[in-house]
Amino acid sequence: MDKYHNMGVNWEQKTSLVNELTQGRELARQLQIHLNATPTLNPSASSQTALAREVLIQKIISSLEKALSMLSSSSSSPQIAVAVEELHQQQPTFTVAAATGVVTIRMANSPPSLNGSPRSEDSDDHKDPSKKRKVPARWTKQVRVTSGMGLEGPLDDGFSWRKYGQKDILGAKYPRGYYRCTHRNVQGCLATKQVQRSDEDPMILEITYRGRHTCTQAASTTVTSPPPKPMSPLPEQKPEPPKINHQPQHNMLLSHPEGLRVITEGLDTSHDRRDELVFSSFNNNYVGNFSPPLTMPTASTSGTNYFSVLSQQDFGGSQNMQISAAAEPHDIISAATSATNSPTVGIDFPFAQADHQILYPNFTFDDPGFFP
DNA sequence: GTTATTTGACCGCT
DNA sequence: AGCGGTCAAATAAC
Repeated sequence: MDKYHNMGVNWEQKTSLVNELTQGRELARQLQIHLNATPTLNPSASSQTALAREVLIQKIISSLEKALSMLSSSSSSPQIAVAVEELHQQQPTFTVAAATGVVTIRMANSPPSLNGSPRSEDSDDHKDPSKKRKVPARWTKQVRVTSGMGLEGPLDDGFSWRKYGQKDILGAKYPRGYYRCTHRNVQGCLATKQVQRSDEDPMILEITYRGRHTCTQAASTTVTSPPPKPMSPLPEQKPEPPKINHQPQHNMLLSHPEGLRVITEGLDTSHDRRDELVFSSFNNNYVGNFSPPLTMPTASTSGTNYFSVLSQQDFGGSQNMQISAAAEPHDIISAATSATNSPTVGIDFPFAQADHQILYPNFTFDDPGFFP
């Protein structure tokens, strides 16, 4: 309980939050039922359900918006603000996530040890709270990729990255790749990310982002131009032969992507507060419109590069988006999305708009992919 | 030619 | 001293 204390959220607020989230969850469930009940029936029925879905979606969004706004306003603490901000950045990612499966966002200071990754990346934990360092916000997401896809499916997160290093990490089976925004020099964008394959499940890439992009993503050819060969061929790794030869044409979706999770880590000391947002997806019908040639970290350096991740494209309409929110002790919100109509990477995630409007009025959607 | 990646060296922090 | 992170020269790709 004192954790909320630290969050700057009092009990009353928490209750309201829980209520909102719970409501959202319920609505999401209803929506889920809707979705499951109507596979692809006759047109007349579908139009009706579509309407019903729309309503549910609106309610869900509204509910989540409230919850978020409560969070943002109640939290005088910068950590929350930052965390929420990071969530915003994730938005575009959510879309991608929808394709894969699950996105988990966690704001916490706890190291992502999920993969069995032994070391904590940041020892903020036991650090002296008084001297908090101004570390750029950092969040991690785990992306599950399937080998079936394109070989190198660079994971396109909407930004163009340039690799500047690779390191073998103690205790980790695979090396960690370091990437920075390509426009660092030109625009001074300090965003960076680290990509590391999970020891246990090589299909999972743990991507840690740091700092936010200040660049105009315009440069990101990845996002804007879907042309066949912009520039991201994959640097074939030399050593390891890709286990999958049969390259599935594009970065098509993984057949059953299991999940992708984003974990945002608040930077602050102690307390194992972690709020998770889990977006689970269903089977989205991918409408294939892909676009992006991804620029992923071919996690290759390590040796294999047979990963590919889905790109962000959209699926059917914004109709099937499902969100369920659960206010658990940890505040877990699970939602599935598959929305969006925009072919381009843009921000499709419903929350995106809401959030930005609430918290970042001046945030511009100009950038196609604010984030992976 | 330019631009990106590779990789060992270097640096700062613990 | 060991480690993670970054730099930068060499190399590769375009």
